[in-house]
Amino acid sequence: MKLSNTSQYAINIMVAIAQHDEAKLLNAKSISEIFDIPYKYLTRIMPQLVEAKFIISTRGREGGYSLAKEASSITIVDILHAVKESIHSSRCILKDGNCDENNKCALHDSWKAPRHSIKTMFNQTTLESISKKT
Amino acid sequence: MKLSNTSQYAINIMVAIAQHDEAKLLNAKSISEIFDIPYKYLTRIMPQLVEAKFIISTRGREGGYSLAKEASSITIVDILHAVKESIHSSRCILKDGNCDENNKCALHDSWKAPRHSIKTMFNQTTLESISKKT
DNA sequence: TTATTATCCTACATTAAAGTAGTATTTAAA
DNA sequence: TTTAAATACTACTTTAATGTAGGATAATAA
Repeated sequence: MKLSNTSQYAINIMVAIAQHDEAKLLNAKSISEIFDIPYKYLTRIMPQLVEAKFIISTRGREGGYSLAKEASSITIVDILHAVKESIHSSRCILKDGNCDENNKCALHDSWKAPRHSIKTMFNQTTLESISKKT
Repeated sequence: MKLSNTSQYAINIMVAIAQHDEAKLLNAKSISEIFDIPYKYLTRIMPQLVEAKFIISTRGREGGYSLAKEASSITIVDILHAVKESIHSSRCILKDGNCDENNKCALHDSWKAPRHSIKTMFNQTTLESISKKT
């Protein structure tokens, strides 16, 4: 019951960029050091976030990353999709997907409430809300 | 966001044994066929459920498995522990465990409600409740 | 005794996620 | 125009979970 390392990295990366001084770019090396994410692994996650249009990359000297749009317009589920985490929000916790009202898995009914809670949180939580510094 | 195959197998196995006619034993081969669980893999999960004292194994001809105690006294979380699924129910969804009120991960507050919902379900759902045939 | 069934042990194979490495490409400062 | 800083691309390695295989041992009904 956890998110993949990649998904966890992606969320932390987005938060770091959102919190970073807008006037400057945040580069991969810094992000790698802040969260102790292997640098080479990080540089394979970054293009996925660029591709998803959450961030803009600037190459070359003084380059780095900045948000491509308002933090309030990016949700957790958006980030998870960008790194292809399979949320299975509509699926059940047992079996692999072929579980419906007519053919219920053992936990079908029990899982409804937790699933809804998770889904709601991922859908409604924005990058802005988790990036606010206290 | 899913349970390991092993955990899913374990839950299904327990349900099958709970639903089975008490007068007869249910053997490993049958369980393997019902759920399409690889037989050799299954025979490595069964001793864990015996060890946890959820089921009793009977060797020899006509042997098999039966419940060792009331289905109402076995919860989902018990089963997950028996197969060593790490629930992390007290832990957060980001980072690995070292997240507390003083040192919050980005999703610390957001994850509280879903975590509670999951934990409650796992703790309160009994084998009896998910084994009832309609 | 024989057949059946579980248990136990060891070793190996497969798969997907995670991590590592080298190099190419881009860009702007110097 | 050179060079350093940075991202992007491709291939390989490692790791843990899962699955496969074979056989040895124990228990029990018939």
